[in-house]
Amino acid sequence: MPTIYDVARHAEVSAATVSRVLNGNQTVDPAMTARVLKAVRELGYRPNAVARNLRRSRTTLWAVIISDIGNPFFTAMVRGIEDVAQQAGYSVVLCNTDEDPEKENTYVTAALSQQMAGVIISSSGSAKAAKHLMESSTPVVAIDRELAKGAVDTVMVDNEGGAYAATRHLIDVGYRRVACVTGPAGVSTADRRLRGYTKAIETAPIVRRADFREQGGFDAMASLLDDERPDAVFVANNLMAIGALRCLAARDVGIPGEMGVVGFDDIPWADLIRPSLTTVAQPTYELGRVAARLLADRIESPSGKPSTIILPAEMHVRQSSSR
Amino acid sequence: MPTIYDVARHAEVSAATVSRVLNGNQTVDPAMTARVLKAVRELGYRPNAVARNLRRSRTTLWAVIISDIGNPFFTAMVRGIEDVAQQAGYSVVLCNTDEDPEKENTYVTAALSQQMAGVIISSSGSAKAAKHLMESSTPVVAIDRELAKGAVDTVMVDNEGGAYAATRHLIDVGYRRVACVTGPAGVSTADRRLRGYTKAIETAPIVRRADFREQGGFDAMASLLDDERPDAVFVANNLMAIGALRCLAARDVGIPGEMGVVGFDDIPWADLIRPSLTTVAQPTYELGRVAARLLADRIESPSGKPSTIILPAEMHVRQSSSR
DNA sequence: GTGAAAGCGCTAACAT
DNA sequence: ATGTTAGCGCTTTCAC
Repeated sequence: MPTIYDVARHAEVSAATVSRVLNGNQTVDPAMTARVLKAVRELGYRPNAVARNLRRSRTTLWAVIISDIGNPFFTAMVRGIEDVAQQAGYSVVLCNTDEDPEKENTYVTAALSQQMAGVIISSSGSAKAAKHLMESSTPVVAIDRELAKGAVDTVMVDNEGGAYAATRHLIDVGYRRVACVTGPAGVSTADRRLRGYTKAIETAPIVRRADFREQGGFDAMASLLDDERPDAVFVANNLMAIGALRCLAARDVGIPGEMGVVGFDDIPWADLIRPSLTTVAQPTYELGRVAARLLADRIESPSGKPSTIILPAEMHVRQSSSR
Repeated sequence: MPTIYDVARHAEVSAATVSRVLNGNQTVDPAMTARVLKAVRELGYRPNAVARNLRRSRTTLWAVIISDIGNPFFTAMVRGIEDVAQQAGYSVVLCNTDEDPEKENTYVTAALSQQMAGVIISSSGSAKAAKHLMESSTPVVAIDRELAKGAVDTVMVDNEGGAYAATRHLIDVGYRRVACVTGPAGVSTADRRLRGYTKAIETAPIVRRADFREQGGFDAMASLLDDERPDAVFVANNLMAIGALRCLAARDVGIPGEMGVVGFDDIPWADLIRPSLTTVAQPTYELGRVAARLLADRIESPSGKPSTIILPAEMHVRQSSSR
């Protein structure tokens, strides 16, 4: 790999001049500029970003750390982040933790050691990772899930309100025993959605905790059918809702007749599934955009009180909950 | 941020010793080791990976460049890559090009300047990007889509065979006018699947080219209905198949009665959709694993002839094609 | 076993 | 407008 000195020698100028031409931040004689660019082309020179980053002690990379790349919710979010990032001159690298706190910690450490310009994280709950992030001076935005309450910029949807609306909806259309399948304790979305359900329910709550994944939803639904047989269920994320549907199909439980179902997070093709799934939809793409803007702002002005932005969720009533 | 010299001073040793302790590649006196680790803890020292990478002129990061993060096919593939990468001591950063050759080129350039240890790419067709990759000495593996025929390690499925089987299947169950919706010319999967279709078809081919995305599939299906009205269609990827289904639903065309449908690439929840979708399924996760192994091997021994691995595809016959 | 010193490739003062 | 020079933080000879 040729270095900037090879280019300088080849163009018969100093390395500083090559640097100036390539970074375009100072005026350079047109003739020299041409010589330099010619040398760059001829040698196939590509600047070493590692050296540049070391020298400048900053990068133009954002780390986006999400917990499940298989969940369409996160991928839509990432699109929103990417679009804003690109506009602001940053590139996005994605890190998938697979809901594994240890992997999360690994990626956070990597992002910090790599001197990333900023981090957007939807935490799967690693306390270590959170601590490292808080101690570092690297700008951080929590997205979807809270990191350390109020300590960093945060964007999320109105989880409690959405869950409340979903549960009320089931009760209003006539279901009597409404259960809830939520996510792991300690993950803020799981806890808030559970709270929304609890507030809405008038009878004794029927609750299962699972892992926000499809198999978890399947198992939780099976357990509900075996033990407490509700007549409707509010499932606190999209993948678990799929799992629940699959379980109900396997056991020949009629939807919405024998069991009403509402999910949280839309799923792509929710309308193609039969019966189509009623969901609490989130402005996923927008969530990403807002987080990215917060991060860009925070990088510009690192001091200042962190803000928390709550976006509204919206019920999409479809067949699975209409009695 | 404390540097290695701060730690050295605090522990009253030299920076070299701190480095040795932290990298554990040489024997250091236990007492000193303890002093160093204590200092590290007390200062909250985190090594600067940028400086380390510059000095070593290598990293432990892989760039995985895919063309559509919203496509479950790619995300499953990434899982396979990640699992192998982690085992081999590498971290994976994902770059999403959104089928945009320009973005692809940007990410390739970034990966090379960042001195990434290796690149796994499913190209959206940027010739520039391909050229940069070939000219660099960075190890590259092409996954799913060919990059530069035979010039780099490549893993893909038997696209032609899968497409042939899908088309034959439609003919065998009794459809007479079988059309094909494939992807952009120049993208290897699109071209190979089209060839498989052409080989299987006995009548005049009826073909549409779209962009491998949902809206593209919708539009292509609409165009087919308007102009040539086939009685069955082979759609060359999952998202376009979804689009086609949605178009058929919108126009009240009965599946499989009035129109048989087979897709390429499985979709999650293909079985929940009504009618369920017949697909040519790929060993997606395995595709990722194999690519990752090839990359790890190539990094160990950069010379040697590149290999091409073809994995089999498998028909999953469901309702959408049973007459 | 440990320390001194050089240098990875680049940019940004500073000097001219 | 251009060149000289120092140094970003780390690892790795090379001496001892």
